[in-house]
Amino acid sequence: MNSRSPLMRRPHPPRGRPRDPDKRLAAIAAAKQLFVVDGLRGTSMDAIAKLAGVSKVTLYSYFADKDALFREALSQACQGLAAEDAYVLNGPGTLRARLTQIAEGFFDLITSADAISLYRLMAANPRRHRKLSLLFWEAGPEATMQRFARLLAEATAAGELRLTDPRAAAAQFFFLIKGEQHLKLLIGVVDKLASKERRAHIDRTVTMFLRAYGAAS
Amino acid sequence: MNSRSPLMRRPHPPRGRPRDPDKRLAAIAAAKQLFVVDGLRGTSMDAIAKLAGVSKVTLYSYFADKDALFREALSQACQGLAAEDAYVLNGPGTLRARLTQIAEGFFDLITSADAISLYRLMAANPRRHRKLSLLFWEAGPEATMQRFARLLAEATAAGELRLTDPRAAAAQFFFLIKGEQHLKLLIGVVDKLASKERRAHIDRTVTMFLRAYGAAS
DNA sequence: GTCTATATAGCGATAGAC
DNA sequence: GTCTATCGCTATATAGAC
Repeated sequence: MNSRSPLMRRPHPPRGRPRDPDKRLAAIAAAKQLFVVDGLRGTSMDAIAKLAGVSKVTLYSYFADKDALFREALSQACQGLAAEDAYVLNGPGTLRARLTQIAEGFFDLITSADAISLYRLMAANPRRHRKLSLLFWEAGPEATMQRFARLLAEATAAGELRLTDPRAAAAQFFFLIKGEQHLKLLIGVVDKLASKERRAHIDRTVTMFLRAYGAAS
Repeated sequence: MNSRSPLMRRPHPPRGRPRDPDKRLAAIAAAKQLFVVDGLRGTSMDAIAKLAGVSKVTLYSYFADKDALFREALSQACQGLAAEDAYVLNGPGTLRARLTQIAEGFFDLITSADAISLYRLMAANPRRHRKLSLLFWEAGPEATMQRFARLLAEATAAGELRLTDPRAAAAQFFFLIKGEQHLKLLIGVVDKLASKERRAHIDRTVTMFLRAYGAAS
């Protein structure tokens, strides 16, 4: 309340030993690694402290409680998703070739071990913090679909495709690509995919999409 | 070691109070109910015993450990999926109307609270027991797709559809229907769906499917 | 002196096994 | 109901950086 309260003091003049930001990063990295494999309940603060090479007290000096660490680690993992942007937007080659290339990018991204682990975690702790779910949704599937929808709109304007709702068509493409393989990985029916299945699946998807929306239809 | 050991005795003459099979069923029902909501780790044996109205000792007399109970409960829940067979196979009306009806059946089944909970559970404990994953896969998605594939084959034979791989087309239909809404429910971005979205989504799916595979194309 | 980090020890609660 | 293990979290004491 009073203007000279210690609580109101500028935080700038730091006295004492400065914090080591590397420890914070190490803690988050360790947490991310463990949470993603063993889940929230399956990961102990002890294990995180040990893996990060810091003491438990240090952990609690940076994060109020386990949930805060969880939130931070998951938030970073979610934002890491959007960074993956391997697929090319517009290039040479037939429409089919370009769609196939994008499909491959989608597919490999979404069936990666990291992405599967994240999906699992998001599915396992749905109501832990809705904000995290939303963050994941927007940084992952939604961002991917939005970008693809713009491509579809361009291709439509260029007369290569016939569609009225690019966003909906992008979603269809996205979920067709996810399809069977992603679900099997997610629930653990299989551990890894055969490259033959991958090719066949991608080809089938592109073929169906073009049959539905291709201008040559 | 000796042939008259009590352990070698024939199990037939049962002494003591006979087991009550109802308690076993009550335990499984309670476990199913709790596991599906709170997950494996989130459910304690105490809570199961309490809900089932049996003592913990009784629980352990029927199931070697928590995992065995989990396995039994999940196995039952998975088999319960296949029983839901609300959608009609062949009826009157246009092909589009029939596909729409089936799509509605798919959609409502897969977005039901029970199904979502099961999906969550299967995603959260992937390598807990691979047999369970396989059971879920075969009783759920695989069975659904197989049945639908037969319908597609019939429609193709009748000249209503043009497709070469009914199983693949069934999978495409299935995952198109799941789509965005199912994922949002699974990760908790939304709690329930707007009926308007449901209709629009189903219509879009059927429309795309017919554009790709309809004979009138 | 003052703050941060580390190590250790322990509390309170809960859960699985029997 | 008992036993034991573990977990989240805290208290205490000490060392080191400014």
